[in-house]
Amino acid sequence: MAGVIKAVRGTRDILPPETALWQHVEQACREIFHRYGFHEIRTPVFEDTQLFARGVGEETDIVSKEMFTWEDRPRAQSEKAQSLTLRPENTAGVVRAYIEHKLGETGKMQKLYYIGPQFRRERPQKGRYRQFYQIGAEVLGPTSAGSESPARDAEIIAMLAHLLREVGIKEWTLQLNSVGCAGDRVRYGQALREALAAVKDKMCADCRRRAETNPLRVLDCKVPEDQPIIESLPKISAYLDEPCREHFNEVKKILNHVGIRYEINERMVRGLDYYTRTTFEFTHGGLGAQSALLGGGRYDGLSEALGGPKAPGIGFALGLDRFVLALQAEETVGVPDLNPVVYVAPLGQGMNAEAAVIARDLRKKAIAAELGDETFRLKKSFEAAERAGARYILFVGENEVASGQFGLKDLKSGEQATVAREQIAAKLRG
RNA sequence: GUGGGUAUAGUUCAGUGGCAGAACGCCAGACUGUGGCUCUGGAUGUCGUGGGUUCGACCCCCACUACCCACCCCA
Repeated sequence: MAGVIKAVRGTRDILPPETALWQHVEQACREIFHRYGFHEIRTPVFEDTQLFARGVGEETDIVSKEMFTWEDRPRAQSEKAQSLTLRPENTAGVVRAYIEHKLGETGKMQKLYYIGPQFRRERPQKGRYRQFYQIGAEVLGPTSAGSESPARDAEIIAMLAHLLREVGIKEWTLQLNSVGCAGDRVRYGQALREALAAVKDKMCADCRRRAETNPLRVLDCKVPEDQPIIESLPKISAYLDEPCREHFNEVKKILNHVGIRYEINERMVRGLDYYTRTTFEFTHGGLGAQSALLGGGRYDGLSEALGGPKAPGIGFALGLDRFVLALQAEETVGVPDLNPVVYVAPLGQGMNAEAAVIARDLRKKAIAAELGDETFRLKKSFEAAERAGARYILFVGENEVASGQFGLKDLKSGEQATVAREQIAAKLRG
């Protein structure tokens, strides 16, 4: 076939039966979020490019080289074209909406969650796509509403542990860190740079480069020979100011009390500029190199950076694509059964019409029924029922219609029954 | 953006410089009222795309594209 059109690079179709797993995760999230007081927000898939430049950070990899950006057509000749971007993440959009609708004026703390596609122009890989799906939640509000409290950090993390258990993912690790406030990070970056100047020549090529461009990234290096050197570098914890240190201690104290296991990872560096204080990441072993299942942290200055009021916040995003991969790796997951309960088999000439009525009645009674096409061959009916994945087969033939008694067979146990028309639904439920 | 690997039937994969293959699946029949067995027959396809070498290329060479793995980065 000439000129077949295929899904573009990094995008994919998610087909049944895998979509059942996606629904399973989405439903579990909605259910758990609701219990923790979160409500859904839906923001646009594209935004003004400036939102991400200012929110996520001009210098981040995401903004500097991974965004799908284009120029809109100018509304008038005198106007400049607006630069638009497919959202590479959703936190900036949520905070934009918070500011735009003056949600802070309610005085309440906002607890919002979202589910939707995000877009980054990266090289595709296992667990990484150009259109990928995130589920995330954000808590933000005026300081007076308590949004800055370490209790919120711990609550979010506890909710995630709860969620993972509910969904069926057991093999996870929680990494925790505090990156302090903006001032702390500048001082720490400076200290790192100075410390690296003395030792970077002994390190790998990547690290020598990072020492100049982004010293925090050196901490992420996995080269074995570099590990002793990295261990000897200054630690972020030594550069936190007193309020940040206090805040972090409180988060840890609550987590300990609630019984959530975590590892402090002072080398965990997150690539979005808006993070302050608490940052965390849940990882999973079954994901290959892209082991981060979900990640998040506090962003106390984001609202102000976007021209809004002071509105401390904390949130996370989980990668739905990776969640499903992890779920598949865990094996023990109960996938919802989407198969029809019964296959309605028209048997003999002119039975389609009769079968259609019976199938409709069953469906009205909330029974998932698959309707077959009339055939004379019993074997074909069985094969079709099997293929449809049905548990039962119901025969609709001349004899049945005449007598009002229908043959019903359990394909799993082989058990057979003759059932009056009105009793079919009840029998199938029982 | 960089490196490595892969691309043959619906699927999983063999294969050889000279007629395109297996298994499973699919379709039909034996076989029109309780199957799942068996037997018989059938179709599987621009061998990823475009060039080149050659009498001849699915095979060798080049380019491209896509996918996979890893780096980078992130969810």
